[in-house]
Amino acid sequence: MEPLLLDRLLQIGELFEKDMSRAFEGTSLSTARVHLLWVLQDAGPSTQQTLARLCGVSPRNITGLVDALEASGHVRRTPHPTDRRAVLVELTEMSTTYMAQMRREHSDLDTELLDAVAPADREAVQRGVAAIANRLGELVADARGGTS
Amino acid sequence: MEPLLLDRLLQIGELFEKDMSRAFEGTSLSTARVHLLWVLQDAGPSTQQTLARLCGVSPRNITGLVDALEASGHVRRTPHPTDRRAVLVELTEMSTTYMAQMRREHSDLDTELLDAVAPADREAVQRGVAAIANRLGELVADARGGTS
DNA sequence: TATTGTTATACTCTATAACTATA
DNA sequence: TATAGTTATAGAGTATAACAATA
Repeated sequence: MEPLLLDRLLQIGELFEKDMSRAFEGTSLSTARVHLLWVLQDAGPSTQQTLARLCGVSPRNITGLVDALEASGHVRRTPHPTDRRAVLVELTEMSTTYMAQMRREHSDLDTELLDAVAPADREAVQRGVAAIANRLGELVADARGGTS
Repeated sequence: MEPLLLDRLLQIGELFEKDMSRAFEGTSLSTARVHLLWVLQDAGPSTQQTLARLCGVSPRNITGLVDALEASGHVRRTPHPTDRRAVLVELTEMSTTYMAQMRREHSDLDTELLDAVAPADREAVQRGVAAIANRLGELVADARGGTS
């Protein structure tokens, strides 16, 4: 019996996690920390409150992640120019380079995965996966809305 | 600019995680614990060593998960019939019922997601996603093999 | 001597609540 | 009074290493 589409998608999620954990082991990085770097690369220098919102975690958690990333030289805390309560977190030069490399690898992986799909199926897969992501997003939002 | 296929797949993984966390909040369950229940449902009564292998975590970790699931009445430890060092972990009746229900919901979700895909694209999506899962599995295995 | 499970210890990610400094 | 960030505390998931009982 064939595995369900859902099982394939769950399997893909697990493989991504495994791949990332493996890639970061032996370094000071982790998926949570790299996620923060990724957000910083998109958003530019940000307050920790902003990062908490963008990452979907508590402000306290951001303190810990930034502490670790600052200790390893990946980010820098600088004073906020107008609000003396706040700090701006920004990527260091090292991290900027590192994240550019990561974006390249990300793009390469996308190409590699698309290459695994039969050429005649590629457009359908892109449409279909986008449709699945949207539907799933609606379901999760509905469940959340219905509960609260 | 359109999101990459890879980004859609990562997004789907995050949505699954969010959905499961939400489903289990307020209960004694978690994704790690339910994963163990799922494995037990497939494998039947098993030693903790076996569960550690099947879940891909350390034996010590299984001790903790089984402790929690035993306390909440989801699993039972019984003596191994021939090896007095080992225990067999098995689902309770409550858990068996619960997991059957979960399997039904799993199947319903599969149907729902497939329904989100245009009928003409469905076969291509099933083939394509399977191909992507396989390719990704190879890549992760290669990386692991190349490292060790 | 090898294996099963547990105790001991530690680290990361996560959360809430109380507190300090500022707005 | 409200906001930004930190300290304090807690819990889950994960790991390795040392140890007991048994094979």
